[in-house]
Amino acid sequence: MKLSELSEQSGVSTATIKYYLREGLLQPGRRITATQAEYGEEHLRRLRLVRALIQVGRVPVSTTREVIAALADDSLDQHSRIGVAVEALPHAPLPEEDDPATERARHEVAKLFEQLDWDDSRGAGPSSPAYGTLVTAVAALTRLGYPCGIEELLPYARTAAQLSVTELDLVARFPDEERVEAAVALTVLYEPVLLSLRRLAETDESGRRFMST
Amino acid sequence: MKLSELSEQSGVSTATIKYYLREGLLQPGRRITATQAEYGEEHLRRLRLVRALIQVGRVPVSTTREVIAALADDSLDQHSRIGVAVEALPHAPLPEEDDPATERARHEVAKLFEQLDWDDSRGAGPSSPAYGTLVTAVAALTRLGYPCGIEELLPYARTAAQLSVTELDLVARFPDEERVEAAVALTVLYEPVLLSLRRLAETDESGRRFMST
DNA sequence: CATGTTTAGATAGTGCCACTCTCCAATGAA
DNA sequence: TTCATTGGAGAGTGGCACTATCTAAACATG
Repeated sequence: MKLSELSEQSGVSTATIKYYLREGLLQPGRRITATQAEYGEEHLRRLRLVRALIQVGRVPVSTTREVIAALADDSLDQHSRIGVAVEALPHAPLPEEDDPATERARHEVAKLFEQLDWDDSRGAGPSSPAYGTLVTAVAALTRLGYPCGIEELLPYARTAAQLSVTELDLVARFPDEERVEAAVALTVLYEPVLLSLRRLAETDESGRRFMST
Repeated sequence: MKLSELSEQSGVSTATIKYYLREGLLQPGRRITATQAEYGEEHLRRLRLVRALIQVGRVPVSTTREVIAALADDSLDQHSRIGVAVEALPHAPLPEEDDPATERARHEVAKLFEQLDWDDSRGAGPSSPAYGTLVTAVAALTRLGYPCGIEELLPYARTAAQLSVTELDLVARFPDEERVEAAVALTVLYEPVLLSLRRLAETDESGRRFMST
């Protein structure tokens, strides 16, 4: 496959593919001559993954490079590669320190994690960037006077735990060498699925309750 | 409160507050003299909401303006104001047409909605931007060969429906005039909560299954 | 084989966005 | 009186994801 054919197959412009090559998101093709290179199915697949992460998952290009690198890092075991890939994903800004709302948020989140038995031993603890995002969001809600103590958070956490079991069952169906990519793709691409279903469910429920007809 | 005091109270720089004023995200303060204006608690509250939407919820400035406008639009009923506000929120690009993966995705999503009894009559149908986001994400997963037919989507949809009931119970606790803001704030700010809990749950579950120690 | 088109790769430029800087005249504080 | 501060307006900045232009080599066609 020539670059222009790769472009046709994927629907991504040649200019953008060249950009991804430059940024290291795609391995260079096998050079045939000084002005031609050969790309294969694995390039097409990688390109589709990259596109999906960037456009659907809103993952920044530089982050995508890190995620892609973690996929192939043989020095890590499966769990660590998944961890590295997922930790690289975008997160909200870190919580503002020296702020009473942040203090309260930290406290509630800590209680939550104790109850769930989540901690850094498996990577799901305060050292994870997702933990910071959670504290930031809870602090923002607190500051605005909306309830989000442990009673409100627990149902969300239990829901998240359920989803994660379902998703990892799905990941486990794949052979070893495809698992890390599957974990990343499902983590990132099920996010918009979950969020849009939630918004649609809320719209429906809000209609049932508050629609005036 | 002077602008500089509003800045101190909120932790937002005066330059940024001025920018938000110019962009219509904040009402101008009451002019005291030619060079001074007085801001009140409601400005502080609004500023905190705007900041949370932009920084924590990643809502673009122009969208935030629309959302803010919908909050105060007396010509709409509660459900419609919530609808306008939520529809303005950011979404993935619309699905690529003339594409087999998109076709399949549309079909699966249509079946799902039939089974859930969701449609445009309450706003949760194909005309909603969230519907397009869902189709785009399902198409991307399909293209990569990951399963996301109705069996996979249904549990997510049921989960989303449960969450929406919980959230609207929470919204219903607020008095009428605060409900639309509550709905918007909870919709947007619980998103990072849900996503970070999901990522943490996945990390934990992945550790339980794949960690090599 | 002559000639016009296409190719891969490098460099520079574009458009958007969320601020941020600089300037100003009017003002308040010492 | 003197001088730092204020609110407002406009231009400028930095980051990001492309996108357009250029060039030398090489393929395609008559």
